Amino acid sequence: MEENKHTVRAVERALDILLCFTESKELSLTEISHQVSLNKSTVYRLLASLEGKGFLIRDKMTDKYRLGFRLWELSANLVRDDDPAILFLPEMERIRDLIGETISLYVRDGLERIRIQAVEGNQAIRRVAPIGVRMPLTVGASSKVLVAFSEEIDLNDFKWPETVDQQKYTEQLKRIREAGFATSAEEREQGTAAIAAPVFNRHGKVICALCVSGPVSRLTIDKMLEIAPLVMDSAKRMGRIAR
Amino acid sequence: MEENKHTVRAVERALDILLCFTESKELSLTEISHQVSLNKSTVYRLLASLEGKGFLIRDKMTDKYRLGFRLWELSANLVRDDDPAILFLPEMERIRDLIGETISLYVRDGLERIRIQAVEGNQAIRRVAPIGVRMPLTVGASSKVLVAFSEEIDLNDFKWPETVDQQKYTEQLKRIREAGFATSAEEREQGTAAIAAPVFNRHGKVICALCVSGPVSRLTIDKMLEIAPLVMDSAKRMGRIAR
DNA sequence: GATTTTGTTTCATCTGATGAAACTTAGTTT
DNA sequence: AAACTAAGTTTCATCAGATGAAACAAAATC
Repeated sequence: MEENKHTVRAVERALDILLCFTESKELSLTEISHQVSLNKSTVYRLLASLEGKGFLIRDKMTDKYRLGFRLWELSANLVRDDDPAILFLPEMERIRDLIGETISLYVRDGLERIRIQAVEGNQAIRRVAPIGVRMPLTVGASSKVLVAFSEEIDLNDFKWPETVDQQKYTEQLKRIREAGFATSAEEREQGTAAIAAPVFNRHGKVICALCVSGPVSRLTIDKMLEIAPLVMDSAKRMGRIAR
Repeated sequence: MEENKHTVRAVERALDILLCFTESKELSLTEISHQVSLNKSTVYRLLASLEGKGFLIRDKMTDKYRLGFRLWELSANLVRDDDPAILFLPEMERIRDLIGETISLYVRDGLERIRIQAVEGNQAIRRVAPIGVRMPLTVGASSKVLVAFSEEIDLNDFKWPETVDQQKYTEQLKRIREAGFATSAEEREQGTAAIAAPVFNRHGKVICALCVSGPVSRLTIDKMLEIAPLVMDSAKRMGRIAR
Protein backbone atom coordinates (compact mmCIF):
# COMPACT_ATOMS: atom_id res chain seq x y z
CA MET A 1 0.00 0.00 0.00
CA GLU A 2 3.03 2.27 -0.19
CA GLU A 3 2.26 3.83 -3.52
CA ASN A 4 2.84 7.38 -2.41
CA LYS A 5 6.57 7.48 -3.01
CA HIS A 6 7.97 10.75 -4.25
CA THR A 7 4.76 12.37 -5.22
CA VAL A 8 3.14 15.65 -4.39
CA ARG A 9 0.04 15.42 -2.24
CA ALA A 10 -1.57 18.68 -3.25
CA VAL A 11 -1.24 17.83 -6.92
CA GLU A 12 -2.80 14.43 -6.50
CA ARG A 13 -5.69 16.00 -4.69
CA ALA A 14 -6.17 18.55 -7.41
CA LEU A 15 -6.16 15.83 -10.04
CA ASP A 16 -8.68 13.85 -8.04
CA ILE A 17 -10.89 16.88 -8.14
CA LEU A 18 -10.52 17.08 -11.91
CA LEU A 19 -11.49 13.45 -12.19
CA CYS A 20 -14.74 14.15 -10.37
CA PHE A 21 -15.81 15.75 -13.61
CA THR A 22 -15.83 12.44 -15.43
CA GLU A 23 -18.99 11.65 -13.54
CA SER A 24 -20.84 14.91 -13.40
CA LYS A 25 -20.20 17.83 -15.63
CA GLU A 26 -21.12 20.49 -13.13
CA LEU A 27 -20.17 20.48 -9.47
CA SER A 28 -20.25 22.95 -6.62
CA LEU A 29 -17.52 23.47 -4.07
CA THR A 30 -19.36 21.60 -1.37
CA GLU A 31 -20.22 18.70 -3.64
CA ILE A 32 -16.59 18.34 -4.61
CA SER A 33 -15.31 18.60 -1.07
CA HIS A 34 -17.68 15.80 -0.14
CA GLN A 35 -16.68 13.66 -3.05
CA VAL A 36 -12.96 13.88 -2.34
CA SER A 37 -13.51 14.14 1.42
CA LEU A 38 -11.32 17.14 1.98
CA ASN A 39 -11.88 20.29 3.92
CA LYS A 40 -13.90 22.99 2.22
CA SER A 41 -11.12 25.52 2.33
CA THR A 42 -8.56 23.12 0.96
CA VAL A 43 -10.79 22.33 -1.97
CA TYR A 44 -11.49 26.01 -2.39
CA ARG A 45 -7.81 26.77 -2.87
CA LEU A 46 -7.25 23.83 -5.17
CA LEU A 47 -10.21 24.90 -7.26
CA ALA A 48 -8.83 28.43 -7.40
CA SER A 49 -5.60 27.09 -8.87
CA LEU A 50 -7.40 24.85 -11.33
CA GLU A 51 -9.60 27.70 -12.39
CA GLY A 52 -6.70 30.14 -12.58
CA LYS A 53 -4.94 27.88 -15.05
CA GLY A 54 -8.08 27.42 -17.11
CA PHE A 55 -8.68 23.75 -16.31
CA LEU A 56 -11.99 24.61 -14.73
CA ILE A 57 -14.39 27.41 -15.29
CA ARG A 58 -17.12 28.40 -12.99
CA ASP A 59 -20.56 29.36 -14.00
CA LYS A 60 -21.16 32.97 -13.10
CA MET A 61 -24.74 32.31 -12.15
CA THR A 62 -24.68 29.06 -10.26
CA ASP A 63 -21.08 29.31 -8.99
CA LYS A 64 -20.67 25.70 -10.05
CA TYR A 65 -17.53 24.44 -11.70
CA ARG A 66 -17.14 22.67 -15.01
CA LEU A 67 -14.22 21.64 -17.17
CA GLY A 68 -12.35 24.52 -18.75
CA PHE A 69 -11.00 25.29 -22.15
CA ARG A 70 -7.43 24.40 -21.36
CA LEU A 71 -8.56 20.83 -21.74
CA TRP A 72 -9.48 21.58 -25.32
CA GLU A 73 -5.93 22.52 -25.94
CA LEU A 74 -4.59 19.41 -24.32
CA SER A 75 -7.06 16.99 -25.80
CA ALA A 76 -6.36 18.51 -29.20
CA ASN A 77 -2.73 17.61 -28.66
CA LEU A 78 -3.72 14.20 -27.48
CA VAL A 79 -4.98 13.50 -30.97
CA ARG A 80 -1.80 12.52 -32.68
CA ASP A 81 -1.10 11.26 -36.15
CA ASP A 82 -0.67 7.78 -34.89
CA ASP A 83 -3.68 8.01 -32.67
CA PRO A 84 -5.88 4.97 -33.22
CA ALA A 85 -8.95 6.86 -32.12
CA ILE A 86 -9.37 8.91 -35.26
CA LEU A 87 -7.19 6.94 -37.58
CA PHE A 88 -9.38 3.87 -37.30
CA LEU A 89 -12.71 5.62 -37.39
CA PRO A 90 -13.37 5.03 -41.10
CA GLU A 91 -12.56 1.36 -40.74
CA MET A 92 -14.76 1.14 -37.69
CA GLU A 93 -17.64 2.64 -39.57
CA ARG A 94 -17.09 0.24 -42.41
CA ILE A 95 -17.35 -2.82 -40.20
CA ARG A 96 -20.26 -1.32 -38.30
CA ASP A 97 -22.16 -1.00 -41.56
CA LEU A 98 -21.19 -4.56 -42.38
CA ILE A 99 -22.28 -6.09 -39.08
CA GLY A 100 -24.72 -3.52 -37.79
CA GLU A 101 -23.60 -3.73 -34.17
CA THR A 102 -21.72 -1.28 -31.99
CA ILE A 103 -17.96 -1.18 -32.56
CA SER A 104 -15.58 -0.12 -29.79
CA LEU A 105 -11.85 0.36 -29.52
CA TYR A 106 -10.10 -0.36 -26.23
CA VAL A 107 -6.59 0.36 -25.09
CA ARG A 108 -4.96 -0.99 -22.02
CA ASP A 109 -3.93 1.45 -19.33
CA GLY A 110 -2.24 -0.38 -16.50
CA LEU A 111 -4.69 -2.88 -15.09
CA GLU A 112 -7.66 -1.29 -16.78
CA ARG A 113 -8.91 -0.75 -20.28
CA ILE A 114 -10.38 2.39 -21.75
CA ARG A 115 -12.83 2.78 -24.59
CA ILE A 116 -11.08 5.35 -26.73
CA GLN A 117 -13.39 5.23 -29.70
CA ALA A 118 -16.79 3.86 -30.59
CA VAL A 119 -19.35 3.89 -33.36
CA GLU A 120 -22.80 2.75 -32.42
CA GLY A 121 -24.77 0.11 -34.22
CA ASN A 122 -27.52 1.25 -36.51
CA GLN A 123 -30.27 -0.88 -35.02
CA ALA A 124 -33.00 0.26 -32.70
CA ILE A 125 -31.78 -1.91 -29.87
CA ARG A 126 -28.07 -1.39 -29.63
CA ARG A 127 -25.21 -1.14 -27.25
CA VAL A 128 -24.52 2.47 -26.37
CA ALA A 129 -20.87 3.09 -25.79
CA PRO A 130 -19.63 6.29 -24.17
CA ILE A 131 -16.02 7.12 -25.00
CA GLY A 132 -13.47 7.43 -22.22
CA VAL A 133 -15.04 4.85 -19.96
CA ARG A 134 -12.73 2.70 -17.89
CA MET A 135 -13.32 -0.96 -17.19
CA PRO A 136 -11.46 -3.70 -15.41
CA LEU A 137 -9.09 -5.89 -17.39
CA THR A 138 -10.45 -9.01 -15.77
CA VAL A 139 -13.72 -9.39 -17.63
CA GLY A 140 -15.01 -8.98 -21.15
CA ALA A 141 -13.85 -10.07 -24.58
CA SER A 142 -11.63 -7.02 -25.12
CA SER A 143 -9.92 -7.54 -21.80
CA LYS A 144 -9.11 -11.08 -22.67
CA VAL A 145 -7.63 -9.99 -25.97
CA LEU A 146 -5.56 -7.24 -24.39
CA VAL A 147 -4.28 -9.61 -21.73
CA ALA A 148 -3.70 -12.56 -24.01
CA PHE A 149 -1.51 -10.65 -26.43
CA SER A 150 0.47 -8.47 -24.03
CA GLU A 151 3.58 -10.13 -22.70
CA GLU A 152 4.18 -7.74 -19.88
CA ILE A 153 1.11 -8.46 -17.79
CA ASP A 154 1.40 -10.32 -14.54
CA LEU A 155 -1.87 -12.06 -13.86
CA ASN A 156 -1.12 -11.95 -10.14
CA ASP A 157 -1.41 -8.18 -10.10
CA PHE A 158 -5.15 -8.38 -10.66
CA LYS A 159 -7.89 -8.50 -8.12
CA TRP A 160 -9.84 -11.32 -9.63
CA PRO A 161 -13.57 -11.55 -9.16
CA GLU A 162 -14.60 -14.79 -7.54
CA THR A 163 -16.34 -16.00 -10.65
CA VAL A 164 -13.03 -16.37 -12.46
CA ASP A 165 -11.06 -19.59 -12.16
CA GLN A 166 -7.40 -18.67 -12.72
CA GLN A 167 -6.47 -22.09 -13.96
CA LYS A 168 -9.18 -22.16 -16.58
CA TYR A 169 -8.49 -18.56 -17.44
CA THR A 170 -4.89 -19.26 -18.36
CA GLU A 171 -5.99 -22.07 -20.65
CA GLN A 172 -8.58 -19.79 -22.17
CA LEU A 173 -5.91 -17.19 -22.93
CA LYS A 174 -3.91 -19.81 -24.75
CA ARG A 175 -6.89 -20.70 -26.91
CA ILE A 176 -7.49 -17.03 -27.63
CA ARG A 177 -3.90 -16.60 -28.76
CA GLU A 178 -4.38 -19.53 -31.12
CA ALA A 179 -7.74 -18.43 -32.45
CA GLY A 180 -6.85 -14.75 -32.74
CA PHE A 181 -10.03 -13.51 -31.15
CA ALA A 182 -12.00 -13.67 -27.90
CA THR A 183 -15.69 -13.75 -27.08
CA SER A 184 -17.74 -13.05 -24.02
CA ALA A 185 -21.40 -13.35 -23.09
CA GLU A 186 -22.83 -11.49 -20.12
CA GLU A 187 -19.46 -11.40 -18.39
CA ARG A 188 -19.38 -7.80 -17.41
CA GLU A 189 -22.87 -6.68 -18.29
CA GLN A 190 -26.19 -8.44 -18.25
CA GLY A 191 -27.63 -9.07 -21.69
CA THR A 192 -24.53 -8.08 -23.60
CA ALA A 193 -22.22 -10.22 -25.66
CA ALA A 194 -19.04 -9.28 -27.48
CA ILE A 195 -16.30 -10.49 -29.74
CA ALA A 196 -12.89 -8.81 -29.84
CA ALA A 197 -9.71 -9.08 -31.88
CA PRO A 198 -6.27 -7.59 -31.29
CA VAL A 199 -4.82 -4.81 -33.41
CA PHE A 200 -1.06 -5.17 -33.79
CA ASN A 201 1.40 -2.54 -34.89
CA ARG A 202 4.28 -3.19 -37.29
CA HIS A 203 6.40 -4.59 -34.54
CA GLY A 204 3.79 -7.10 -33.56
CA LYS A 205 2.73 -5.37 -30.37
CA VAL A 206 -0.95 -5.05 -29.46
CA ILE A 207 -1.97 -1.43 -29.58
CA CYS A 208 -5.66 -1.92 -28.95
CA ALA A 209 -8.60 -4.29 -29.13
CA LEU A 210 -11.36 -4.00 -31.67
CA CYS A 211 -14.66 -5.06 -30.20
CA VAL A 212 -18.10 -5.81 -31.60
CA SER A 213 -20.79 -5.82 -28.94
CA GLY A 214 -24.54 -6.16 -28.89
CA PRO A 215 -27.45 -7.90 -27.21
CA VAL A 216 -26.98 -11.62 -26.52
CA SER A 217 -30.15 -12.28 -28.48
CA ARG A 218 -28.51 -11.19 -31.70
CA LEU A 219 -24.86 -11.90 -30.89
CA THR A 220 -25.18 -15.63 -30.32
CA ILE A 221 -22.18 -17.90 -30.28
CA ASP A 222 -22.92 -18.99 -33.82
CA LYS A 223 -23.26 -15.44 -34.99
CA MET A 224 -19.99 -14.49 -33.35
CA LEU A 225 -18.15 -17.37 -34.96
CA GLU A 226 -19.64 -16.31 -38.24
CA ILE A 227 -18.40 -12.74 -38.01
CA ALA A 228 -15.07 -13.61 -36.36
CA PRO A 229 -13.17 -13.60 -39.67
CA LEU A 230 -14.63 -10.21 -40.49
CA VAL A 231 -13.55 -8.77 -37.16
CA MET A 232 -10.06 -10.19 -37.37
CA ASP A 233 -9.71 -8.95 -40.91
CA SER A 234 -10.79 -5.50 -39.85
CA ALA A 235 -8.31 -5.51 -36.99
CA LYS A 236 -5.58 -6.48 -39.43
CA ARG A 237 -6.47 -3.56 -41.70
CA MET A 238 -6.19 -1.26 -38.73
CA GLY A 239 -2.77 -2.65 -37.95
CA ARG A 240 -1.62 -1.76 -41.41
CA ILE A 241 -2.86 1.79 -41.04
CA ALA A 242 -1.09 2.26 -37.71
CA ARG A 243 2.46 3.43 -37.57
CA MET B 1 0.85 41.51 -9.56
CA GLU B 2 -0.81 39.87 -6.57
CA GLU B 3 -2.63 37.17 -8.44
CA ASN B 4 -1.52 34.38 -6.18
CA LYS B 5 -4.25 34.76 -3.61
CA HIS B 6 -5.55 31.57 -2.10
CA THR B 7 -4.09 29.20 -4.59
CA VAL B 8 -1.87 26.19 -4.27
CA ARG B 9 1.62 26.60 -5.63
CA ALA B 10 2.39 22.96 -6.26
CA VAL B 11 -0.82 22.51 -8.23
CA GLU B 12 -0.16 25.50 -10.43
CA ARG B 13 3.28 24.18 -11.16
CA ALA B 14 1.90 20.78 -12.07
CA LEU B 15 -0.65 22.35 -14.39
CA ASP B 16 2.07 24.43 -16.01
CA ILE B 17 3.88 21.21 -16.69
CA LEU B 18 0.77 19.75 -18.30
CA LEU B 19 0.48 22.81 -20.48
CA CYS B 20 3.97 22.25 -21.81
CA PHE B 21 2.39 19.45 -23.79
CA THR B 22 0.39 21.85 -25.91
CA GLU B 23 3.65 22.67 -27.65
CA SER B 24 5.45 19.40 -27.87
CA LYS B 25 3.85 16.04 -27.51
CA GLU B 26 6.81 14.31 -25.97
CA LEU B 27 9.08 15.77 -23.33
CA SER B 28 11.79 14.48 -21.03
CA LEU B 29 12.22 15.36 -17.39
CA THR B 30 15.11 17.70 -18.07
CA GLU B 31 13.33 19.42 -20.93
CA ILE B 32 10.32 20.07 -18.75
CA SER B 33 12.34 21.31 -15.81
CA HIS B 34 14.00 23.78 -18.15
CA GLN B 35 10.72 24.91 -19.65
CA VAL B 36 9.10 25.62 -16.31
CA SER B 37 12.39 26.61 -14.68
CA LEU B 38 12.04 24.42 -11.65
CA ASN B 39 14.45 22.10 -9.96
CA LYS B 40 14.85 18.68 -11.47
CA SER B 41 13.71 16.87 -8.37
CA THR B 42 10.67 19.07 -7.93
CA VAL B 43 9.60 18.36 -11.47
CA TYR B 44 10.34 14.71 -10.96
CA ARG B 45 7.91 14.51 -8.06
CA LEU B 46 5.25 16.50 -9.86
CA LEU B 47 5.59 14.25 -12.88
CA ALA B 48 5.28 11.22 -10.64
CA SER B 49 1.95 12.53 -9.36
CA LEU B 50 0.72 13.40 -12.84
CA GLU B 51 1.73 10.00 -14.09
CA GLY B 52 0.26 8.25 -11.08
CA LYS B 53 -3.11 9.76 -11.79
CA GLY B 54 -2.90 8.90 -15.47
CA PHE B 55 -2.60 12.41 -16.81
CA LEU B 56 0.77 11.61 -18.25
CA ILE B 57 2.27 8.40 -19.45
CA ARG B 58 5.90 7.79 -20.03
CA ASP B 59 7.35 5.95 -22.89
CA LYS B 60 9.06 2.85 -21.60
CA MET B 61 11.83 3.14 -24.16
CA THR B 62 12.71 6.80 -24.22
CA ASP B 63 11.55 7.64 -20.69
CA LYS B 64 9.85 10.67 -22.18
CA TYR B 65 6.45 11.83 -21.04
CA ARG B 66 3.32 12.35 -23.10
CA LEU B 67 -0.30 13.08 -22.32
CA GLY B 68 -2.14 10.22 -20.66
CA PHE B 69 -5.43 8.52 -21.07
CA ARG B 70 -7.14 10.27 -18.22
CA LEU B 71 -7.40 13.21 -20.55
CA TRP B 72 -9.49 11.10 -22.87
CA GLU B 73 -11.94 10.63 -20.10
CA LEU B 74 -12.05 14.30 -19.31
CA SER B 75 -12.17 15.54 -22.85
CA ALA B 76 -14.94 13.07 -23.50
CA ASN B 77 -16.91 14.79 -20.77
CA LEU B 78 -15.98 18.15 -22.14
CA VAL B 79 -18.04 17.26 -25.19
CA ARG B 80 -21.47 18.18 -24.02
CA ASP B 81 -24.76 18.17 -25.81
CA ASP B 82 -24.62 21.88 -26.32
CA ASP B 83 -21.02 21.77 -27.37
CA PRO B 84 -20.60 23.87 -30.49
CA ALA B 85 -17.49 21.98 -31.51
CA ILE B 86 -19.22 18.87 -32.78
CA LEU B 87 -22.70 20.21 -33.13
CA PHE B 88 -21.68 22.70 -35.77
CA LEU B 89 -19.34 20.48 -37.71
CA PRO B 90 -21.84 19.55 -40.42
CA GLU B 91 -22.78 23.16 -40.98
CA MET B 92 -19.12 24.13 -41.07
CA GLU B 93 -18.46 21.54 -43.72
CA ARG B 94 -21.40 22.79 -45.70
CA ILE B 95 -20.14 26.37 -45.83
CA ARG B 96 -16.60 25.18 -46.46
CA ASP B 97 -17.80 23.37 -49.56
CA LEU B 98 -19.69 26.49 -50.56
CA ILE B 99 -16.81 28.92 -50.17
CA GLY B 100 -13.82 26.62 -50.37
CA GLU B 101 -11.83 28.35 -47.65
CA THR B 102 -10.91 27.24 -44.15
CA ILE B 103 -13.67 27.58 -41.56
CA SER B 104 -12.89 28.07 -37.87
CA LEU B 105 -14.94 28.38 -34.74
CA TYR B 106 -13.69 30.55 -31.89
CA VAL B 107 -14.92 30.92 -28.35
CA ARG B 108 -13.86 33.59 -25.95
CA ASP B 109 -12.01 32.53 -22.82
CA GLY B 110 -11.27 35.56 -20.68
CA LEU B 111 -9.13 37.90 -22.68
CA GLU B 112 -8.25 35.33 -25.26
CA ARG B 113 -10.00 33.33 -27.91
CA ILE B 114 -9.61 29.66 -28.68
CA ARG B 115 -10.14 27.82 -31.91
CA ILE B 116 -12.37 24.99 -30.82
CA GLN B 117 -13.19 23.60 -34.22
CA ALA B 118 -11.97 23.92 -37.78
CA VAL B 119 -12.45 22.42 -41.20
CA GLU B 120 -9.78 23.21 -43.72
CA GLY B 121 -10.39 24.62 -47.15
CA ASN B 122 -10.17 22.26 -50.07
CA GLN B 123 -7.74 24.27 -52.14
CA ALA B 124 -4.03 23.62 -52.54
CA ILE B 125 -3.07 26.88 -50.86
CA ARG B 126 -5.14 27.12 -47.75
CA ARG B 127 -5.10 28.27 -44.19
CA VAL B 128 -4.18 25.44 -41.85
CA ALA B 129 -5.93 25.72 -38.55
CA PRO B 130 -4.91 23.61 -35.57
CA ILE B 131 -7.64 23.15 -32.99
CA GLY B 132 -7.09 24.35 -29.46
CA VAL B 133 -4.86 27.27 -30.37
CA ARG B 134 -5.17 30.42 -28.27
CA MET B 135 -4.96 33.90 -29.67
CA PRO B 136 -5.30 37.39 -28.29
CA LEU B 137 -8.70 39.04 -28.36
CA THR B 138 -7.20 42.23 -29.64
CA VAL B 139 -6.62 41.37 -33.27
CA GLY B 140 -8.38 39.45 -36.01
CA ALA B 141 -11.91 39.38 -37.37
CA SER B 142 -13.14 36.77 -34.88
CA SER B 143 -11.80 38.78 -31.97
CA LYS B 144 -13.66 41.85 -33.10
CA VAL B 145 -16.86 39.87 -33.38
CA LEU B 146 -16.45 38.31 -29.95
CA VAL B 147 -15.69 41.67 -28.40
CA ALA B 148 -18.35 43.61 -30.27
CA PHE B 149 -21.19 41.36 -29.22
CA SER B 150 -20.19 40.60 -25.61
CA GLU B 151 -21.46 43.14 -23.15
CA GLU B 152 -19.25 42.11 -20.31
CA ILE B 153 -15.88 43.01 -21.77
CA ASP B 154 -13.96 45.98 -20.45
CA LEU B 155 -11.72 47.24 -23.21
CA ASN B 156 -9.35 48.66 -20.61
CA ASP B 157 -8.44 45.18 -19.43
CA PHE B 158 -6.55 44.50 -22.63
CA LYS B 159 -2.93 45.08 -23.35
CA TRP B 160 -3.38 46.75 -26.69
CA PRO B 161 -0.72 46.48 -29.33
CA GLU B 162 0.57 49.90 -30.40
CA THR B 163 -0.93 49.52 -33.84
CA VAL B 164 -4.45 49.77 -32.46
CA ASP B 165 -6.07 53.16 -31.97
CA GLN B 166 -8.60 52.72 -29.17
CA GLN B 167 -10.78 55.59 -30.39
CA LYS B 168 -11.06 54.20 -33.89
CA TYR B 169 -11.48 50.70 -32.53
CA THR B 170 -14.58 51.63 -30.56
CA GLU B 171 -16.14 53.15 -33.64
CA GLN B 172 -15.22 50.05 -35.60
CA LEU B 173 -16.98 47.85 -33.05
CA LYS B 174 -20.12 49.93 -33.45
CA ARG B 175 -20.05 49.42 -37.21
CA ILE B 176 -19.52 45.71 -36.70
CA ARG B 177 -22.57 45.52 -34.46
CA GLU B 178 -24.59 47.24 -37.16
CA ALA B 179 -23.25 45.16 -40.03
CA GLY B 180 -23.36 41.84 -38.18
CA PHE B 181 -19.91 40.75 -39.27
CA ALA B 182 -16.26 41.76 -39.07
CA THR B 183 -13.34 41.50 -41.44
CA SER B 184 -9.59 41.64 -41.08
CA ALA B 185 -6.66 41.63 -43.47
CA GLU B 186 -3.18 40.78 -42.27
CA GLU B 187 -3.96 41.93 -38.76
CA ARG B 188 -2.60 39.01 -36.87
CA GLU B 189 -0.87 37.07 -39.58
CA GLN B 190 0.93 38.13 -42.73
CA GLY B 191 -0.88 37.15 -45.89
CA THR B 192 -4.09 36.07 -44.20
CA ALA B 193 -7.50 37.69 -44.35
CA ALA B 194 -10.68 36.70 -42.59
CA ILE B 195 -14.35 37.42 -42.17
CA ALA B 196 -16.24 36.46 -39.04
CA ALA B 197 -19.84 36.50 -37.82
CA PRO B 198 -21.27 35.95 -34.35
CA VAL B 199 -23.26 32.87 -33.39
CA PHE B 200 -25.97 33.72 -30.87
CA ASN B 201 -27.85 31.33 -28.64
CA ARG B 202 -31.59 31.52 -27.99
CA HIS B 203 -31.11 34.18 -25.38
CA GLY B 204 -29.20 36.42 -27.73
CA LYS B 205 -25.81 35.81 -26.19
CA VAL B 206 -22.76 35.23 -28.39
CA ILE B 207 -21.52 31.71 -27.92
CA CYS B 208 -18.82 31.74 -30.55
CA ALA B 209 -17.55 33.32 -33.74
CA LEU B 210 -17.70 31.64 -37.12
CA CYS B 211 -14.70 32.59 -39.20
CA VAL B 212 -13.73 32.14 -42.84
CA SER B 213 -10.04 32.67 -43.45
CA GLY B 214 -7.72 32.37 -46.40
CA PRO B 215 -4.93 34.05 -48.32
CA VAL B 216 -5.40 37.80 -48.95
CA SER B 217 -5.00 37.14 -52.63
CA ARG B 218 -8.28 35.22 -52.73
CA LEU B 219 -10.09 36.80 -49.79
CA THR B 220 -10.15 40.37 -51.10
CA ILE B 221 -12.44 42.99 -49.61
CA ASP B 222 -14.84 42.53 -52.51
CA LYS B 223 -14.85 38.79 -52.10
CA MET B 224 -15.50 39.11 -48.37
CA LEU B 225 -18.42 41.47 -48.90
CA GLU B 226 -19.75 39.00 -51.43
CA ILE B 227 -19.68 36.05 -49.04
CA ALA B 228 -20.71 38.06 -45.96
CA PRO B 229 -24.40 37.13 -46.29
CA LEU B 230 -23.46 33.47 -46.62
CA VAL B 231 -21.34 33.59 -43.49
CA MET B 232 -23.97 35.41 -41.47
CA ASP B 233 -26.63 33.02 -42.67
CA SER B 234 -24.51 30.07 -41.64
CA ALA B 235 -23.89 31.60 -38.22
CA LYS B 236 -27.64 32.03 -37.82
CA ARG B 237 -28.26 28.38 -38.66
CA MET B 238 -25.76 27.42 -36.00
CA GLY B 239 -27.55 29.59 -33.51
CA ARG B 240 -30.73 27.69 -34.19
CA ILE B 241 -29.00 24.37 -33.61
CA ALA B 242 -27.53 25.50 -30.28
CA ARG B 243 -29.49 25.18 -27.09
C1' DG C 1 37.48 2.85 -19.65
C1' DA C 2 36.51 7.72 -18.89
C1' DT C 3 33.15 11.18 -19.28
C1' DT C 4 28.81 13.22 -19.78
C1' DT C 5 24.03 13.21 -19.49
C1' DT C 6 19.72 11.99 -17.47
C1' DG C 7 16.95 9.99 -14.11
C1' DT C 8 16.40 8.80 -9.00
C1' DT C 9 16.89 9.18 -4.02
C1' DT C 10 18.20 11.27 0.33
C1' DC C 11 18.01 14.90 3.55
C1' DA C 12 17.86 19.11 6.36
C1' DT C 13 15.36 23.30 6.01
C1' DC C 14 11.52 26.12 6.33
C1' DT C 15 7.89 27.32 2.96
C1' DG C 16 3.46 27.26 2.41
C1' DA C 17 -0.53 23.77 2.63
C1' DT C 18 -3.77 22.57 5.99
C1' DG C 19 -8.30 22.32 8.91
C1' DA C 20 -10.86 24.86 12.23
C1' DA C 21 -13.27 28.53 12.90
C1' DA C 22 -14.82 33.05 11.95
C1' DC C 23 -16.92 35.83 8.54
C1' DT C 24 -19.92 37.03 4.57
C1' DT C 25 -23.46 36.73 1.45
C1' DA C 26 -27.54 34.91 -0.38
C1' DG C 27 -31.42 32.32 -0.14
C1' DT C 28 -35.23 30.21 2.71
C1' DT C 29 -38.31 29.81 6.51
C1' DT C 30 -40.97 31.54 10.23
C1' DA D 1 -38.69 41.70 8.63
C1' DA D 2 -36.11 38.90 11.63
C1' DA D 3 -34.23 34.37 12.28
C1' DC D 4 -32.32 30.71 10.28
C1' DT D 5 -29.77 27.92 6.95
C1' DA D 6 -26.59 26.92 3.50
C1' DA D 7 -23.17 28.26 0.52
C1' DG D 8 -18.80 30.51 -0.50
C1' DT D 9 -14.67 33.18 1.38
C1' DT D 10 -10.98 34.63 4.50
C1' DT D 11 -7.99 34.40 8.51
C1' DC D 12 -4.69 32.11 11.28
C1' DA D 13 -1.60 29.13 14.04
C1' DT D 14 0.49 24.78 13.31
C1' DC D 15 3.41 21.52 11.40
C1' DA D 16 3.08 18.22 7.30
C1' DG D 17 5.31 17.82 3.61
C1' DA D 18 7.30 20.48 -0.56
C1' DT D 19 11.60 22.17 -1.70
C1' DG D 20 16.56 22.56 -3.80
C1' DA D 21 21.10 20.88 -3.18
C1' DA D 22 23.75 17.27 -3.47
C1' DA D 23 24.77 12.55 -3.66
C1' DC D 24 23.86 8.47 -6.21
C1' DA D 25 22.75 5.26 -10.16
C1' DA D 26 22.32 4.10 -14.76
C1' DA D 27 22.75 4.97 -19.54
C1' DA D 28 24.62 6.96 -23.31
C1' DT D 29 28.49 9.09 -25.54
C1' DC D 30 33.15 9.87 -26.25
